[in-house]
Amino acid sequence: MGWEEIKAEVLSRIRARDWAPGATIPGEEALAQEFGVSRATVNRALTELARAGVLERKRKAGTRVAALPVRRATFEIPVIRAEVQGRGQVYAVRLLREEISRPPLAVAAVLGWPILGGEALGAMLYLETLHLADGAPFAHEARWLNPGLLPDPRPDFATVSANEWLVAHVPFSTGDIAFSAEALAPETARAMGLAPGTPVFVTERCTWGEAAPVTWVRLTHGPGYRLKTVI
Amino acid sequence: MGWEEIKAEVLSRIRARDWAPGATIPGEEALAQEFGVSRATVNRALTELARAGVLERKRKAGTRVAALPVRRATFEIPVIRAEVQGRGQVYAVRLLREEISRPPLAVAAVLGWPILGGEALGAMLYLETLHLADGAPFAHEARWLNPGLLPDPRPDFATVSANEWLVAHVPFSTGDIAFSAEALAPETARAMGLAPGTPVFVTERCTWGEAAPVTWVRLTHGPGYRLKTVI
DNA sequence: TAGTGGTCTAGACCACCTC
DNA sequence: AGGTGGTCTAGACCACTAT
Repeated sequence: MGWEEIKAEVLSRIRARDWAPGATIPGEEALAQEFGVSRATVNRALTELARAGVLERKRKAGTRVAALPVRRATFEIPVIRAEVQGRGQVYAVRLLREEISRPPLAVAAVLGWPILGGEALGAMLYLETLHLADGAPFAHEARWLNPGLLPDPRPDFATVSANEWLVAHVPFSTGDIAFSAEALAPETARAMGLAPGTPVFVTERCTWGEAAPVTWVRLTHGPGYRLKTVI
Repeated sequence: MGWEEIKAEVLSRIRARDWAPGATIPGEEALAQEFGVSRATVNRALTELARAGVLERKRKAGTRVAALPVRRATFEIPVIRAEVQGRGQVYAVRLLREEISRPPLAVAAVLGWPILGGEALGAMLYLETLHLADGAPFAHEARWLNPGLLPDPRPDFATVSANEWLVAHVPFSTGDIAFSAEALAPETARAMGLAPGTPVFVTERCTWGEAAPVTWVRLTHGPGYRLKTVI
């Protein structure tokens, strides 16, 4: 019995309602004896199931089957170029705008950028980019970037997208991400060559490096875009 | 040094570009010696980072820093009642429609429901539900359900939402999920009391139990809905 | 305070893959 | 063919927390 078999067996018992939602299952020691493996192996299996939201574990209280199984799913956040090329399409970027200015208050606030008297205290780099797949607009990107992270002179974002420059040079930052459906704003509509008001899938991401804010980015995906994953 | 400290140290070296994207890092044995821990501890840390997409590991080839760091994020799929109550609102369900009929071909196909001559071979249970938060429409649910999984007589879905009955009685199924932005269809608009064409956030989910298909469900969320998570 | 899960060790064998 | 990560063991100590 490997840990994956044990995981499968535990899942099977839950599905068979041998162990009902909310019920406490036997301790690691007991299961190790029953399955004839070491406690570490049982622990590996149960830890995995707890991470998936199937079990809830607490010291001393034991392990119980989650009563309201809030399922967790994982999705990937690809670099846009890789996403387009993964569909077998030709990728291109077009830089629409690049300027240094003060970020809107909303952006400064979520990034933790200094604010004084209702206004952002310093300037950031604003980039507006259109990502193309086979020449057609694939996504529109509006980005505020901490200029302190950039080398001098700064990279040529007309040839390397900020997206890609960042993952290569400010890797593995933390952050949060939100998805929503919105009506396409007139300006973005013009840039994408679509009708204003078209329903679009929007991704907003906010990232921080080890100490400083890195970037705020808003991606507007073309119509028909679907974010898929496996549960 | 615990495995979390080692994980942090490895991440830190990657951020400092001691180990650049695409480069191979030292083997587990070497790191274990350097940090003065056992190989199992190093393994735990590196396995974790590989799962997060930061490292790529292959036997014999070694461990390398991901060149194009496709980040992974996890989100939760809550039971709607819990989601509404979590916002401090009062939850209610209204069953709009309940009937036994043949599912559309598209639904049968993705579920793996038997099809003969361009038509689904058996009937499923169709449920249409409106979820309310503080009396206002929160989400519209259209669901096809495998009737073979239900007890006889079947549960009263006017009082217990199918959503919740399923997680309690057909737990921990596998499946896939997709998100998109769409224009609100006229029928759904009427049910939700919204204008047709409004951009809405749509979730489509398809789930299977151990052997049989369980359910196909399409959730239309009200305007302003955001799906958030942490990277 | 006692019982449970969380982590660590030192060693071992194995599966896989690149060389 | 040999080196690497993947897994397992038997034992140990620790951290947390329910009682």
